[in-house]
Amino acid sequence: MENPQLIGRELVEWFRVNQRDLPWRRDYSPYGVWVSEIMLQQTQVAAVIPYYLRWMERFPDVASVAASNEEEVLLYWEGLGYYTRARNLYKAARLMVERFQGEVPTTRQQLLALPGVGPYTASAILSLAFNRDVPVVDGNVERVVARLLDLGCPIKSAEGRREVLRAATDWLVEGKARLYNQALMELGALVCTPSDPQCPSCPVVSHCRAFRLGTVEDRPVRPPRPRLEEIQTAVAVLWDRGRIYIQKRRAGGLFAGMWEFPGGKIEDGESPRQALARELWEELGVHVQIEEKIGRIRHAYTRFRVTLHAYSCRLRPSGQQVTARAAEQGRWVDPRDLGRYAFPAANRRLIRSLQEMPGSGA
DNA sequence: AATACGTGGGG
DNA sequence: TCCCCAAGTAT
Repeated sequence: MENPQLIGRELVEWFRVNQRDLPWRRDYSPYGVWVSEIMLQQTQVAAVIPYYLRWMERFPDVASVAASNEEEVLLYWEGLGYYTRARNLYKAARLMVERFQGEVPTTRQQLLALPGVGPYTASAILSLAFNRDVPVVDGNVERVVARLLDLGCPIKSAEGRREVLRAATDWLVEGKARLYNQALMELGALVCTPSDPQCPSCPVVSHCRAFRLGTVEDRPVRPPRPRLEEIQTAVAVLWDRGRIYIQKRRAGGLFAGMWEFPGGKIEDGESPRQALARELWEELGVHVQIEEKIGRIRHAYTRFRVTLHAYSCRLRPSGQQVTARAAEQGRWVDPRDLGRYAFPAANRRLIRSLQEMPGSGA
């Protein structure tokens, strides 16, 4: 490129006109930028918007997060996924209150020391909140650069990373990192999309090597995805005296700290009911009466595709002691209070179907 | 370096 | 239904 900043300037001009009106683009407060960037990790804008609005209403500043607790923070995050982000947000908020008077810190080193803040998010905060001249590299930037330069190497290889960072740095318009970085990402989100890219409306198509060569759909070069492991599980909506038993998952691993219905994996050769009886004996130390099947829910997690077989169960005899052997704690709750606990999405779907069932008591 | 970590939307 | 994937981080 004769003038590397030419691309940057064209992107910035395009962004000024074509940017979406998003809630975190109102004032670029460091707190708002931080929260939105954490929510946007591996998550699409459309999914984030309602969560961001609800979050900012309940937690208007760092101090309000720090004064809350992990349980409530998880509840506000329920349904967004990657729940470590929420637990880290809470930890980082406490850290900011302790060390930075409740302000978002302003140096890369300080930012990287916050749990949940890595290279991308640190750069995003520095540029969007403080307009510091640093480039960002996210999935959008990778894709846009890989196409503009027609990068044939794997995008995650050392060479791929180096080339993307070099281009993003070269094109950066000094003093306009806030606009420039968002322009690159916005272009990736709206025009230079993974599938069906809108090349005719691209402001920099004249610079695009992949467009010229007809390789747009082949860029960037990514490794194939591993297939999801298929599993069957059985879960119990266990009733006693008008209450339902739920348990809180232990720290570490999938859905740490979230609540769920008891149950577990159906092993080879087991029927769902057999598996459920076994799991409840192992997890709760009780025998229960398994009644009717109340739901069959399919759901994909990070590496599993789960079919959840749900059964209404009754503690028999009523009132006997249940011990949470596999969970951090167990609790009998009024079904009307189920909205006060953070559940994984598949469990929440089951709860919703429960509440639509007439005479279910829920 | 490779793997774990969620979810909902679109084709 | 199935497959793809989206503003990454931690270990």
